[in-house]
Amino acid sequence: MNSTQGALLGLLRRGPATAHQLARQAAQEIGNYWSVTRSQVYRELTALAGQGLVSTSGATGSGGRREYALTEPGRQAFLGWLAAEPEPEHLRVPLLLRLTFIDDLEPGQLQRLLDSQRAAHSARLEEYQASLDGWRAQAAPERYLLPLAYGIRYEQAVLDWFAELPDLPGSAKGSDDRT
Amino acid sequence: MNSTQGALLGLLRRGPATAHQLARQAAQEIGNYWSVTRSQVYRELTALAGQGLVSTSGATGSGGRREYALTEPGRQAFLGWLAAEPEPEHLRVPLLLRLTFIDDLEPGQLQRLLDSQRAAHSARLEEYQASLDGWRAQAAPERYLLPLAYGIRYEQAVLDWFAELPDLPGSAKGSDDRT
DNA sequence: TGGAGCATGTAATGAGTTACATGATTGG
DNA sequence: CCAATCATGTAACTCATTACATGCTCCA
Repeated sequence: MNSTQGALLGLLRRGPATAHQLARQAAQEIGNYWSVTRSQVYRELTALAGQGLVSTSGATGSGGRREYALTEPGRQAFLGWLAAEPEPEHLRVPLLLRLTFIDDLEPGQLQRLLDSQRAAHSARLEEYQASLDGWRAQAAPERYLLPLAYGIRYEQAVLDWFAELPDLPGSAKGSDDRT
Repeated sequence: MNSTQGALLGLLRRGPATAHQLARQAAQEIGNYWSVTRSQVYRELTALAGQGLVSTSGATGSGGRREYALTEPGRQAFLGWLAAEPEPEHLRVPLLLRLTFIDDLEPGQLQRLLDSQRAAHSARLEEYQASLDGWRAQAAPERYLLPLAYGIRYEQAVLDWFAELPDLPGSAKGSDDRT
């Protein structure tokens, strides 16, 4: 069982749901560290149903929406997955890939690249921070905020990295290109 | 053109190479933030050759290895890709996915999970740090060390997150489970 | 010479994304 | 009632990983 399936089973512990609902929940609640598309949800639910880990009810025919529920074997499979050693984490950072070839970038291009990415990280940090404040305001237990705290640390670390960039060709300090 | 293709073109700027060599280089030099498997390299090189962005030489028949070289259109495509807006970065953190369901974890399981992941991050940080020191010792320009510095910040941030974990069921401070 | 290890390539499978088609709902 | 929007599902495609098959090299 893959982690996406595990996540779906986990979400189903709260009660039956349709594929669409699960996709939305996943996007909202775990989307920041585990992206799942709607199509994947359909596929994985079908697979899970084939293994008897979820049961399906509802009309298939016309616009009938199917509702899925966790079965007892599904519950056990979920707990097994949860306790299993997690696969290694997966990072892909296009910015760093570009910087690998930094000498092939024009100073202006490099500058734009860095600026846009910094802005993106900055925005995400604020968003996370607001979200955290919101949860704290309603006295959510700290153990539910761990992923959010992780994200905040990450974004802060990246912003620190930006702040400490060495002098690069085209940077504001060095030769800014007023021809 | 996707980023893996871009990366391959970038590597080919240093001179012709075989698929195998490119795969090894990629694993070593960009593997930490852009994973590429050997099979992918074959596929993407075939695609690039089909577009005329790389040229191929060498026997196809018996154990003949093919060598690929960057063409002039390939060089231009590479520069175009390099300056294009990078796609959003992609993170997948199985640990956080597990923690989403923290209430379903036994205290002992939670503890093991956290310990193993912390150890993994700690090891990676040391590895990166050693690598950075190595490069600094041979006076590598700082601009070539940016990805490494990024990785170090990331690992440090994660370790900080571990260090600041709230009291969790089963943690050493709280009720350690001597039945 | 034969087997250990590395190099080279393809095939098969799995995972992820995008595009398409259609049906329900609802507000003007 | 008609247009806009959201819901539902599938299909097609791209990307990623794993498994397989074979060949070369070198040295014991």
